[in-house]
Amino acid sequence: MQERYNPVEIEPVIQAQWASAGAFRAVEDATREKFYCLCMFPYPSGRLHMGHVRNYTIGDVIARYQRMLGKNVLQPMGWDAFGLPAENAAIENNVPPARWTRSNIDYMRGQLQRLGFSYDWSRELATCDPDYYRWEQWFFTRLYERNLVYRKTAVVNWDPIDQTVLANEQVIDGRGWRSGALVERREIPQWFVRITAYADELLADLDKLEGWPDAVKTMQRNWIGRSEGLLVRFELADGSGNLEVYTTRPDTLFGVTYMAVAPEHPVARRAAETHPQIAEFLASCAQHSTSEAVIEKLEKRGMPLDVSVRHPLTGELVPVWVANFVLMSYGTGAVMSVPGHDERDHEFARQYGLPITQVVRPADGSAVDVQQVAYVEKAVTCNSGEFSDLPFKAAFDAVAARLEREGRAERQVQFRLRDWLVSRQRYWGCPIPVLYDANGELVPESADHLPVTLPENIEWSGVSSPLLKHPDFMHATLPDGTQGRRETDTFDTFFESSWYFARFCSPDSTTSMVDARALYWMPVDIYIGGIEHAVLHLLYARFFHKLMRDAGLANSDEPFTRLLTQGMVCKETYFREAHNGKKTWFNPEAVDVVTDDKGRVTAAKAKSDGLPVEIGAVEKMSKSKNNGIDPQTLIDRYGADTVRLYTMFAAPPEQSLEWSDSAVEGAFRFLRGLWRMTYEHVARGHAARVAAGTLDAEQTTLRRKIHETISKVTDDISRRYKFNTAIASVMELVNALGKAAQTTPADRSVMQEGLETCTLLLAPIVPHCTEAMWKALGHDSALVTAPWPQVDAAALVRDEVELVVQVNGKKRGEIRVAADADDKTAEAAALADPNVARFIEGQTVRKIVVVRGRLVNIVAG
RNA sequence: GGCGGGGUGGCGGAAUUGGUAGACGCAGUGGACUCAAAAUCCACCGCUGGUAACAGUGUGCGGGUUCGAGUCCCGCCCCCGCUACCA
Repeated sequence: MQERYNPVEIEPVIQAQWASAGAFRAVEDATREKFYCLCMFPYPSGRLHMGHVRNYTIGDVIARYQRMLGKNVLQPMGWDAFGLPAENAAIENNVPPARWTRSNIDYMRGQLQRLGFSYDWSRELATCDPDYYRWEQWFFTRLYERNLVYRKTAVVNWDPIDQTVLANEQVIDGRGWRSGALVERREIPQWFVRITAYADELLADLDKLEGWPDAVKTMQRNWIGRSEGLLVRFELADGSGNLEVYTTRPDTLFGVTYMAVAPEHPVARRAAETHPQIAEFLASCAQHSTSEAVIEKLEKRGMPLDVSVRHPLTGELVPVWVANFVLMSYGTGAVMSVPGHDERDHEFARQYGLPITQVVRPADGSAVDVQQVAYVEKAVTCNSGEFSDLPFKAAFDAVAARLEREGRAERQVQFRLRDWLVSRQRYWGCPIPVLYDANGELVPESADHLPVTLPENIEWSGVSSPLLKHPDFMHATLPDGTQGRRETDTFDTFFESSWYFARFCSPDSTTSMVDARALYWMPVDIYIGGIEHAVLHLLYARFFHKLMRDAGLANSDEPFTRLLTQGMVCKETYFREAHNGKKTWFNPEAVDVVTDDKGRVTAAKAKSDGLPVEIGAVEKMSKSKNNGIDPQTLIDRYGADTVRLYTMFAAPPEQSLEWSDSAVEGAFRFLRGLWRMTYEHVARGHAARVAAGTLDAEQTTLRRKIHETISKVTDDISRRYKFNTAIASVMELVNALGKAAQTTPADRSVMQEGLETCTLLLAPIVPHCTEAMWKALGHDSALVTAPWPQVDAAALVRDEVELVVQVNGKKRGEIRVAADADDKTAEAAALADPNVARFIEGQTVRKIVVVRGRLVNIVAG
């Protein structure tokens, strides 16, 4: 062991030892308890950022801890390798997406290895490899057979310059993010997966997920958005059929004063054929994007359609309007409007002078004025003929029963969740394995023609998908031998990330999507990643797992038993604001802060020119705020262990973490101190094991601290996932060890036990330096295979305990009593304390509360 | 608007079942060592008063329950995240 702690030198050596021993190779073994630990795999953007480091450190600590418990641990790593940034890089740097992606993967793999994560690299996969995506193509064709995928036209954001569909996030202020062109709403054919067929199960099974945070389960519940209502048919007055609406408030049916349909609704379209102003209105609605952020700010606008329907209960004629706030994609695309009891309908009615009537009143008889503001409570009906004076539920049931009897309505459960749109008009993705024959009829690719390989040597010209100009790809022979055209859409990248966790179990299988090994490893025991995936990725993955289960590829209902969502990594921001309001952001590394004599930050200056910069908020590290800290710089300076230690110490995993460079320095100082303490101990020569019954009082106290620390750290890591307090308690132990005398052999034996304990407890967090220390402490076998330390219950026993003495709830003294002292003894000792006596002097002691092992509270007055 | 999570020293955070508020770390202050600096070590470190012992006060604000409240209950303020014309 070297005297000096030199992580940059020792860490690669230890990593090489792990690699040559195959220490993290996961092999199926039915006789051992398995533990599948998984972190959300990264997009290979180029370099690891601090969020990755935090995510993967948390996962690695858990995996290494489980390994020390003796479990058979699988911790794999791979690459979510398809996606848009590769296409952008291709356009900007004229490098093919495949090459850009693979070189990023190579660099980032090196970074992960440098951080010492205990991955089974033999299972590495990248979703852009045909060996991977061929199986999702195969699965897609199976889903097609089972009628779980379909093609349908859908309204999308269309960029007329880039000739592509845009995701909602790519529409900024109604314009394409790259072209700047006004985005249009277009209806083009898209591929959907029928996730709504599983809506009930996806909702119900959330209750089984005891290991998931409530916040995530609630978000998914809201996203699935189950509601119970009534599908009602209003007869069109011209006799041309019915207008169907969905309502959750049949109790307000008598308050309907108009109907509203979406601009895309057939009734609106038909009216537009004969009314030019309506056609114009529909065209203007088509101009804005479908982005919710845009819709929100939109003024409610509409137009009468010169169409009426007959009210199913009163028989009165009700006018039909087209309105921009009605969504074609929810329910039937038409609503019955009850302005007295719905805020949107109220706003619209006031704007266009439509009548507002009250049909619900508060149960307590108080008055409301629905002309002024909509009364939306589910209360008691009124002005509703025979359905008046009924509470909500009774009114709902009575109206529903009547309309069902007359064949005008059915009860219906609606979901907010819509079918999953999986097609993208993009190049860098998995080709959708479908062909079209000479007549344009759809033919799924046959299984023996898979994979449909994405051509990787492509020329970029313009922005649209190069597949459209790739004759070899486009032209294909159909299974019946005729010539046809290949689908040029690719899958949404969420498609690949919805099943990679299963593929990790048998990544080399060439004959099936997953094999029997997946039945051994699945489900994932703990899944760690950002909360930003609470809905989309985690919902799609749950869905996909159920699809695989129903195809006989999984035998569990849910893929992730436990979910740990880690918080963001944040850093303060610095900027200068120009006269025109434009802000220039300064990286924290390029700024010096000025503090007063109490250490408070008072100002900041740019290193470049020494002039002041403004101090902004502490925000998530991002390119736009230029407040990112590159992990690689810190790894190069302090080593992987320090970066890992600080990341785990600065905050509990679920909270956001505020990056502090000086606190990183503190983490390094701690490791250096522990290293030095170990070096000095070892330099004094061999230390015997602790012999029971030979320790003096001080040694006994120190040894008790050792075992209390084992107990605390075990609980923190295994049950609470609170690594920060686990590290804090090891720091306390190290501080205590550092103060202990080293004169007798017994002193040295307690020190030996203490240092071994620190080494074992810190092994999952800082695996490199502890591995070296473990060897120095006299162990031949590797620390990665060492078992987790056991608490010696005998060492925890105390003869005496310290009690706090309170008078009327305020602390007035401390006493020591025998650990087994009864309440009377504790009371007597408390009353004997001089400071306590001072506070009860001249007063009557009314009551004494004794909490064993904690405190004595004397109530006096 | 809806849902979820928060508000504790100069800062990150701790207090796990209602029982010593501020563990651990960072920053800061004073001192030792040094020609000097760095590093290291020692001491102090919520606020007010006091040389100190100690006392008063203190966990966003106002009430309440309790022998005892950061923790439980009622009312309010503020911040963050997600979501949002979902009929």
